[in-house]
Amino acid sequence: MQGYLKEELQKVLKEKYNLSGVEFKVQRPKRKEFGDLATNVAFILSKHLKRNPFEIAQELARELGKNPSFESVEVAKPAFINVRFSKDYYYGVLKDILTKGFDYFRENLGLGRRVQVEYVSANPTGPLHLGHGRGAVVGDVISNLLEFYGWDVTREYYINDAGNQIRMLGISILYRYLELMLSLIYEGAYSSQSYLFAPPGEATKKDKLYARISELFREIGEEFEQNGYRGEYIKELAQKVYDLYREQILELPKEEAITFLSEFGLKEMLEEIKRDLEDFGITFDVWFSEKSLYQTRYVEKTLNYLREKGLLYEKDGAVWFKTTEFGDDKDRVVIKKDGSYTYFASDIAYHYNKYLRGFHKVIDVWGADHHGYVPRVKAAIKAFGVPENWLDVELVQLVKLFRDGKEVKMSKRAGNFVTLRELLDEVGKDVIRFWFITKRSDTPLEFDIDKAKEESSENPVFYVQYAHARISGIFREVLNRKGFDAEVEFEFKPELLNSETELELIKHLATLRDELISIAQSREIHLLPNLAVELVKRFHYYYNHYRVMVDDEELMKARLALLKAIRTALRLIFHFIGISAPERM
RNA sequence: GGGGGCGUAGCUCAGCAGGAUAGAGCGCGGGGCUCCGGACCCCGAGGUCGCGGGUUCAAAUCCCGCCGCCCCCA
Repeated sequence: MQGYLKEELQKVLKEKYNLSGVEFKVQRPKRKEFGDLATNVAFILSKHLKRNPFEIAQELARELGKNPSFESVEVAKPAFINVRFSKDYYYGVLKDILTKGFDYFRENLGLGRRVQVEYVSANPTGPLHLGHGRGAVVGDVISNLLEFYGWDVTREYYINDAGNQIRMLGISILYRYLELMLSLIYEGAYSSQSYLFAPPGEATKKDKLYARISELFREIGEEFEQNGYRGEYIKELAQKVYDLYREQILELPKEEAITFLSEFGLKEMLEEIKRDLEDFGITFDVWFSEKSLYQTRYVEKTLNYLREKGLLYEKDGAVWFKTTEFGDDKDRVVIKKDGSYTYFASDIAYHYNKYLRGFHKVIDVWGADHHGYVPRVKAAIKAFGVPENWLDVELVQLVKLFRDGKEVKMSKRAGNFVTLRELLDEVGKDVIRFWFITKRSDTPLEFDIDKAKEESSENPVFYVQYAHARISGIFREVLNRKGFDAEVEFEFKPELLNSETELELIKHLATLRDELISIAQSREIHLLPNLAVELVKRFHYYYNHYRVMVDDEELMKARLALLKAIRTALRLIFHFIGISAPERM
């Protein structure tokens, strides 16, 4: 309805003042005496026209008042124009929702254009933690919205499988594997005849194993101590390696063993990450490997392209990219002194690749600790001649976890972080998804596990889901008692809903359409939970004050229609947030 | 040192492309179906919008400075 009013106003501005493209605001007033929608357009015009805003408001109101969709158009105090829509307009809204369902709320903002949303992209060297989980929800919810509003969305996960950290994963697994082997030997494994017997003058098989373990410990021990991954999951991986390959790993040369275990660990971790995300309601269209950028020589090609444009130079034995020419505060290294590429190099190549894949827009959801990285990547994009706003970066701040009123400190290196999986098992998908987007994503989130769990009945997630279950329950009851099936399409007389409360509810649904569109445009997804709570509050109020199952069958049908419309809106919001819409609780 | 963010009710947070009497949930105090799901509803208390300036018809909202906390870079 905001869109409708804006269009009507623009028409009037064009006809009466020959103005177009004037930016003004149409919003729902805080107090309902001020009508359904209010606009500040007269204030804005007073600057353009250099006239008293109040007079302008009166002129505009007179024009708008001619339109039958408006019941009244009034001018208030300084120069607000307050508009009230007619009942028929609202009854039309209700009918629309019943016949069109989700489509009533739809608007083709994307025009079928392709957009890529890249999110999570966590290093596959460990399980997902809460910060990843938050990024996952943010990316997923944004994708849901864009998809609904007419964009062709590709959800993508960028796998950092090329750097040194993958080798470190292999070393870490090897280290734990060696520990495991050692303890097995101490516990008496490898004590059978074949291991203890040896021809005179030769070491036993067991001794050889022991010697090899010691040797490898010496070779990788220091590296592990310095940079190894310490989490329990590494030990689990080592156990898995042992279960599959027994002592065979020891027979490989050191580097081969590390490579083998790196790849093994990578594959296992990716599978685990994929599982966790699926249980979190998240799937990706593309899992994009960083390594593949090297294998297809994409990094090389990208750098050549930049070199031809004269944007690379050598200094101190390294190769630099003149990002300062595109707004960065200093140039950046793309090839280090030792000849290896920097992460930045592959990131440029990756974004160049995204561009060549033909996305109209790209949204990267990153951890906020990468925010210093944004100007660099944006600079690279400009160097490719891509418009700057082609790439949007959504920064997602940390999640602080509280248990028993105390913060649970997390460190990935020390391995004492809480994984997404643990939280998922403890409080469930819906609760996490809902809470993770209740706060603007660029500010840190405090997640109180006790509140999320113990007070589940006082939890807003359950509050909104309860409303959905309640409506469904009523429908079941109506079918039982009255033999009327509200789940199928039915005729009703909207004009029977003429109480203040009922009209307000329909208005609210019409407003909701505007607000959802605005959220999709601004990507302010943290407002979605609010919207759900607000709608549900009105529903519960209505339910407590009006009976649905009344003897007057026509009235009952009209009220059922209203509940059904509310349920449709709820389902849509739940769909965006990615939580379930339970039929019963 | 440079950059970014945050500071609104006891707690967690909305509101901030300026707009009318600053909102929600939780918590707290009081109340509400013999009847469609009480995981609900109603009423109430609770705020110098961190502090100080500026911009203007109008500032929680924009600008400047300061204080406090967090993050990134060097």
